[in-house]
Amino acid sequence: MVCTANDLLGWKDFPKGLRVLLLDEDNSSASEIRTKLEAMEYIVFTFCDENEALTAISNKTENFHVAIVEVSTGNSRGRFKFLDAAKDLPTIMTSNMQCLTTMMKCIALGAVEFLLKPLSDDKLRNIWQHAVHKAFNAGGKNLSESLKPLKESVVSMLHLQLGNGEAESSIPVKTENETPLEEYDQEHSEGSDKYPAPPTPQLKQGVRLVADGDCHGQTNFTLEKDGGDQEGESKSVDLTCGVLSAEIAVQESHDQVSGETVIKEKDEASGGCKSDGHMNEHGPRDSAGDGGNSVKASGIHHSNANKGSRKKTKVGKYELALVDWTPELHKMFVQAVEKLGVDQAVPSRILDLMKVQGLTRHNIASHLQKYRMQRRHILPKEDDRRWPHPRGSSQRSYYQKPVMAFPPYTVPARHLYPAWGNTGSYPSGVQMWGPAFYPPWRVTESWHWNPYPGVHADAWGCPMVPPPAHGPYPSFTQNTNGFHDANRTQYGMPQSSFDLHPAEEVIDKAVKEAISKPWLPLPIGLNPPSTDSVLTELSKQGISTVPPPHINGCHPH
DNA sequence: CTTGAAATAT
DNA sequence: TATATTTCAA
Repeated sequence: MVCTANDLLGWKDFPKGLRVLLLDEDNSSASEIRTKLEAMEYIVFTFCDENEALTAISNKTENFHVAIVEVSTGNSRGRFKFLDAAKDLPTIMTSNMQCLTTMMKCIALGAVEFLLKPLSDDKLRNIWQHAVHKAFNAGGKNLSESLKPLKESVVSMLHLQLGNGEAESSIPVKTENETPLEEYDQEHSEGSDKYPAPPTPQLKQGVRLVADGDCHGQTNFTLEKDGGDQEGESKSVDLTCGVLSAEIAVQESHDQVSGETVIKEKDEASGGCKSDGHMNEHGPRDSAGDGGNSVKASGIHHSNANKGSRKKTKVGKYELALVDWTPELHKMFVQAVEKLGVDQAVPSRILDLMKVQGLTRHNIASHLQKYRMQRRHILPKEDDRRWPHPRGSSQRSYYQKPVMAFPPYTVPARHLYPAWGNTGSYPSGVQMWGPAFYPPWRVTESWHWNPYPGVHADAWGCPMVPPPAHGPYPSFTQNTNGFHDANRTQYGMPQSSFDLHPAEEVIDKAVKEAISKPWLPLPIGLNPPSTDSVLTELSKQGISTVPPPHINGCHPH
């Protein structure tokens, strides 16, 4: 969401009056939930019987904003029916049991969330989000009557929040999937939507664009290509998560003093929208003296993540180019390499292909170096033996050995390109070096390089709430077990050094690979939920026909 | 001038 | 430690 904590402050009692349909056969549970919800000023309508609930919604759907429906082994069939009938109503499923199949069915049938019992205050407090989400997501069309006013009120609230007119045009009530709202905080927004940061020196104010947590795969980077490396000019490029915020600071440089050290760092203050007004302000509006300007584009970090450890390059006397190889950047990089063919992939060409301004050939060379090193580390030793690198001599040809020219898009390449291991700084488990060759149709969605330690992602690459021991999707770990069989066949235990490793590690690798290669067929009908294909697939199979495998403790129904 | 790799810095 | 930048030899 775009809404920052600040935005939400004004909403404090927002959910007040939201009407919640509660369907729970367990009386004590129902009353407990009801009590909690009412304490939060939701209006709760409790039903023990799903037919009553169905009647209620069919009579007047618009009376409810959100539903909480308990599901158990015994009543799942009916609950599915309810879900199906209540498509217009954001429905949260809740249960005592952790059954992946059931969860999936619920979600596939349109449930907005699956919460494990007990429903804590924390879980309940924000259920309004689903109502709002639905309100915006449904766009104009299927928006139920009850949600329209909700939507309007939210819009107006945000409006007020933004206040000072200018930005109002940027409160697009988008019907698109992603962030419904975006806040542009820039003075001249004539720059198209696509290019947030026209690097005119005139900009005295930063351009900030707040994006929500998930990185939609935009790749519009617009960074000024500096006119050349002039001394005294400092530049940093920091492309992060979604592209999105750019900050241009104009610093005055009186004269090109030799040792000038221009260091710019992101303000340490984390908290979302805080603006680091200070020093950049003084700069005169005029563009005249743009002696040293720095362009910085950075995504908004998740509030917890930045502790002001912004990378600052210390400065020599030359440009300082800070490149943060974000997922998007890296993706572009890989795509470029892929396009060129590995043997043709030299920094200059990659640079051309990437068309990311602000990147230098050096940056790419460096990244390429790392990329190759990783690959090489991974490549089966055979290859090394067959194409030993001539040490002193032609270093250039080393990487052009046939394996690099591997035919694109062939699955067998799989084992050759495992994940670029997670490193300490990126614990999320999804960072990887993409294979140089993989089906491009999946590229965009399967790329997850999560530079933010605080943000976790699950095996499917969906952002996931960090650790709560019993989060909404508790079964994922079990789930990964499902990969093993499939991997054992496909994984094929290459000629690598894995042989000697204990099975555990092998399995670990396999799991990682399965996780990091979502485009490959997964065994149990699991596909990234992020794609519709999953849902359709599920609905094709799981719903009307038969639920997939059995996960322990799971009742088929 | 470009590249790859090593050295170095953060 | 890992990654990004800088230096350097070819």
